[in-house]
Amino acid sequence: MDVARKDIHNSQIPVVCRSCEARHGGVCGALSSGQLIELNRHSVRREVSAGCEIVGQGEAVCRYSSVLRGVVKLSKMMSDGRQQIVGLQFSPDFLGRLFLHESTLTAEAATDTEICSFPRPILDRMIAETPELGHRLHSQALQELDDARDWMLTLGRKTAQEKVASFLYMIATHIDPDSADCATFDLPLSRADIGDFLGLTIETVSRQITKLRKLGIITVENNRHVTVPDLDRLNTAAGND
Amino acid sequence: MDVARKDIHNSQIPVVCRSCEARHGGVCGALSSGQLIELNRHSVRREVSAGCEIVGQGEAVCRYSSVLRGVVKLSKMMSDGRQQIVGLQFSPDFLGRLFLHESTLTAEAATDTEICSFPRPILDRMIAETPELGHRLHSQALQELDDARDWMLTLGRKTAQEKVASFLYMIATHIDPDSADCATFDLPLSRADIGDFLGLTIETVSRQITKLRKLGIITVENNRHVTVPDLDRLNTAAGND
DNA sequence: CTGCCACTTTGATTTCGATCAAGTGGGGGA
DNA sequence: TCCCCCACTTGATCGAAATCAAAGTGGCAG
Repeated sequence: MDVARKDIHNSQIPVVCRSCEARHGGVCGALSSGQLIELNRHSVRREVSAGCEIVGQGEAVCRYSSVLRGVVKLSKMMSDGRQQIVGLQFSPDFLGRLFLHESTLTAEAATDTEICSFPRPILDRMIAETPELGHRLHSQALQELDDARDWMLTLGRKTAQEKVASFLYMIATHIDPDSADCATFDLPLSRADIGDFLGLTIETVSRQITKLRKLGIITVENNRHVTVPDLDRLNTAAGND
Repeated sequence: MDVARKDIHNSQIPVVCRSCEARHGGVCGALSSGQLIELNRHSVRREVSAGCEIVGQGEAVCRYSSVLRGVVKLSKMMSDGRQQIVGLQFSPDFLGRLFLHESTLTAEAATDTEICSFPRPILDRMIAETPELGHRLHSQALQELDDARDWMLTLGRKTAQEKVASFLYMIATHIDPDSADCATFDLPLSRADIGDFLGLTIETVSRQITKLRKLGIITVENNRHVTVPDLDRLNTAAGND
């Protein structure tokens, strides 16, 4: 496919992108069809199974990605092994750190995921060419900043019970965004990961989930499948009135 | 001063801006002299004394600002009064939330401060016209996101001792950036504020400062003035090797 | 079916930081 | 000058979550 052909087909979009969930909310939604074709020529779609690292803390990053399916956890680790999950990325979030060549954190698939990755320089150039693209990434960064700061309130000031309820509420509203008052979903994180997200131990997480179950705020099947009959009640348990 | 005169004086910059500390690192550094003149025509420089609110959580924000002097604390509050400081802004940081009309947090002067504020629509327009300006704000947002995530590790996984040491180390490196291995500075925050930043009570903060003093890692005069003879040692106490 | 392994739950005890309660000291106003 | 107020420190006790320990679960390879 040479340049002439590409131009003729400008109004087309690559076949793999047509049904891609990331194309609307994600970065690709800000690209022209020509840019989409070019980016697609260099992009790699791949499955990453749960537990596999996507980029490591301190590593040089030469590719950006979009999350297409599944949940990616972003974490920081201290030298003695203490770990903190600092963010979760869902489809169609952008994965990468503009303006910096070293990753400041580890990105790891929390569930089986699918990502679409592309070389840094190509996207960097497109950002320079396309204000709408820079704007979208800027906007996502600010949203992530708001989320991080909300989470700081949870980490610093909430009780274990409120932390676990906050976590479940956050997952419920992200995984199952339609349902207004009740929700049902599979937890994307193990108890250990939930502990690392909330700054708690695995035992405390387990005990608090049991308490919320006994209070009738949630029901749990097979350890991972959670039903929330009343989201407002869960949100109250999370300390958010 | 009409448009013709402004253009003639393009190579000039407004008098008040000439010695302004925010003009180089801050947003104004990305503006042409014409833009600087225009922005200056609508901007207000003002003193805000310690403890005064600049914007409130949930408030509509019609002006952005630059911090010229002093320290501004960003905080979130729960309905029952529990509070968490989620960030500190130093000169020449930008203060405001692009793309959103409600402030998601409270900004309050921690020390006596000076800020330069200007109407939202004017800066929004300049951002659209000047890629370099958008780039700078994007870059600051990503830096704040990195800082917030570092702080999440501190909040979630460090002990009280490490938290207080981390706080002192952060302040030392921000206030007194030159000195490589030792530092001396006034704490910009009260014990209560430090507690709200670290997710601790005022008593615990006080006890940990006393311990660090007894270990010889810091010396304190008049409760506020701190000297750190060996920054590396403080950083080790903060859990960062 | 059996046994193993990873994950989770539950229970007993300890510990760190919160809470409750004085006490100190410096600066400003009457 | 005195005294009051406020920010901070220090001490005693309490309690929530960590730690230590053991006992389920459930999936899966053999």
